[in-house]
Amino acid sequence: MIVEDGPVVVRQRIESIDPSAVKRTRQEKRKGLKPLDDTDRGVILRFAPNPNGPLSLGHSRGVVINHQYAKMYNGKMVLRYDDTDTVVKPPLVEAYDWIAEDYQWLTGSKPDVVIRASERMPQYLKFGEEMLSKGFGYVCECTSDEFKDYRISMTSCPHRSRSVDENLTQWEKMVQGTMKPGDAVVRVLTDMTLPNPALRDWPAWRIQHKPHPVIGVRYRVWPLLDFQSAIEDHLQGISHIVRGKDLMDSTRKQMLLYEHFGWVYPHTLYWGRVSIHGHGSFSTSNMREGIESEIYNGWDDVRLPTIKSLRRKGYSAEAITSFWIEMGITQKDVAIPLDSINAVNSRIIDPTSRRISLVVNPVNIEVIGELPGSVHIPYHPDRHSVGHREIPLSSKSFLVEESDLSKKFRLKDLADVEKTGDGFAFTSDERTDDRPIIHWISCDLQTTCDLVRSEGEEVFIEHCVIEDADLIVGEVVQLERKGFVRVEEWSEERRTLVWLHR
RNA sequence: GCUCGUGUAGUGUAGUUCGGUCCAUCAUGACGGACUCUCGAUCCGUCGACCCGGGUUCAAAUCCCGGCACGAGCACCA
Repeated sequence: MIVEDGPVVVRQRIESIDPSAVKRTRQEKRKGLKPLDDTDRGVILRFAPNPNGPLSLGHSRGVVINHQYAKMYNGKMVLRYDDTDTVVKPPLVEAYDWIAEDYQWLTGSKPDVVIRASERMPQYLKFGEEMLSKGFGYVCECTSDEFKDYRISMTSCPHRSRSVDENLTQWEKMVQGTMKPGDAVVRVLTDMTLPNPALRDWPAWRIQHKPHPVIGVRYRVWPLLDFQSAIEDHLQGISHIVRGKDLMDSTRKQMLLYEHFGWVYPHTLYWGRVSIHGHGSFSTSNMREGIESEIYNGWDDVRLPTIKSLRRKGYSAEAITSFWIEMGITQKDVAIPLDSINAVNSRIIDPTSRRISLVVNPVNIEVIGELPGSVHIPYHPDRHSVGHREIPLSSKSFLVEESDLSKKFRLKDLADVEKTGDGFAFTSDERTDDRPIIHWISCDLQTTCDLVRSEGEEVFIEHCVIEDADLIVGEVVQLERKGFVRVEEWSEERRTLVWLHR
C-alpha cells in the first residue's frame, strides 16, 4: 500500500490516473445569493413586518433578500403586515403606507400580494376552532407564571385534559369577550416532555380587549405570531421562508402545528443579527418612544437607521440592495461598519453626482489682476455629460474656506493666487506649481443654505455659503473636497442640504 | 438550568454538503505608490484569517470527539 507515502506522492499518483482530479484552479467567490432548494414547484416568498413603525435598515435585508430570490426564480412576493398585537407593539396606522412605499423604493416594484393579518381574522378563527375541535389545542386558564412551572417541570396543567366540548365552550367565551385579558389562552397540544422547553404546549391565541388601531374592537381574541404566521404561510402557499435565526424555535413550533393539520412546512433559511458598528441598537419601539418624547425629530431623523432617514440622506436603493445581496444570508451575528455601506453607495452615486462648491466658514477675498468675465466649469471631472456651468467673475471677489487661506494657493479650475501685502493677486491662470488647490465661490453667484448633519447623538445645522446653482430637490451632489449631500429644499425661501457621507 | 445556533484577515464574505482543485476567494479597510486642477474617482502594490485541543487519514477550514467563546429562544411581542 502507499501508507508511508506523503500527500505529494499520492497526488502524483492520482494525477497519473486522472489529471483533472487534482487540477489547480484559482478559487472564486460565489456571486449573488446561494441557490434555493426545491424550486421546481414554484417559489413564493414573503416579507412580514409588524407595522408598528416604518422600515429600518435591518428590515430592508428582509425586503431585499426575499425580493431577490423571488426575482431569481420568477416567483412571487407576499407583503404581509403582522398586526395582531394591539397591546405590546401596537400597529401605527400610517406605517402600512410607509412600509409599502419603502418596499417599492427598495425593490422598484410592488409586492404580488399584500395582506393584513388583522383583515384575515375570519380565516384564523376558523383554524383556531378547528384546532380545538380536532383536539390538538386546548384552552388553558393558568397564569403565565403557573404555566411556566408546568413547562419547567415537564408536567401537564389541569386544563390540558379538557374535553373538546369544554374547550369549545371556553373558546366561545374568549371569542365573545366574557373572559378578560389574561384569563385564558389557547395552547397547541404538543408534548410537555419535549427537550426544548420553548416547544411545550406553546400559546396560539390570547385575549386582547384593547381596540386595534385599524379595525377597532371587532375581535376579543387574537392569534399570536407563531399561529397566525403558520396559518397564513400555508394559505398563501409560501414555499420558502427566510427569517432571523431568533425565530428558529418559531419554525419548530410551527412545524408541530403543521403536523397536526397535515400540512408541509416551507423550506426555511435563517440569517443572524446585524448591527451597525459603533451604533447602539434601535428597536422600532425605542425609536417610537424617542420620537414621542421629541428626542428625535421624526422617523426620518438623520440619526435613526430607518429607510426614511437613509432616503432623506441620499442613499441609493441600489446600494442597499447590493450591500445585502453581497452579504448573503449567513447565520453569523455581524457588526457592519457604516463605511462599508457608504463605499457601495459612493461607487453608485459618484459617476452622476454634480460637483458643487460650498463653504462653511467663508472669508471674502478680493483679488486683483487679469481675469475673464466668467469661467466655464464642468459639473463632473470625468463625465462631461453631467453638464457644466458658467460662473461670472466680474466682482473679482471670492468666498473661500477660512482655514484654506495661505500665502499661495490655487482657486480650483481658475487661477493661481498669491498674497500681496494686505491683498491677493492673480499670478497665472495656468497651474504653475503644486500649491494647494482650494474650492471657492464667486461673489457674483452665491447664496446661503443650511447643511444638516449628525454626529453621534447630536444634530447640527450649519449655515453655509454655496454657489448658486440650479439644484434640484432630491438630487445628490458632491460638495467639492467635502463629500456627498442630498438637496432637501431648494427655493427662494429655504435651501437645505442633508449630509450623506464622504 | 434546558434547547438551539454561530465561530475563516480590522470588518464583511467565498469555500465546509461529497477531505486532495486551498501555502484559502472577493470586497471593504489600513499602508505605500501612480494618475488627477477636489480631501472625489481611477489604477498598481503591500498587509492580514481557518476559535482551541485531540483523533481518523497518505492528506483536514472541510469528517469525528472534547473544550472554549459569543448569540438567540424558553412572552398572554413580532
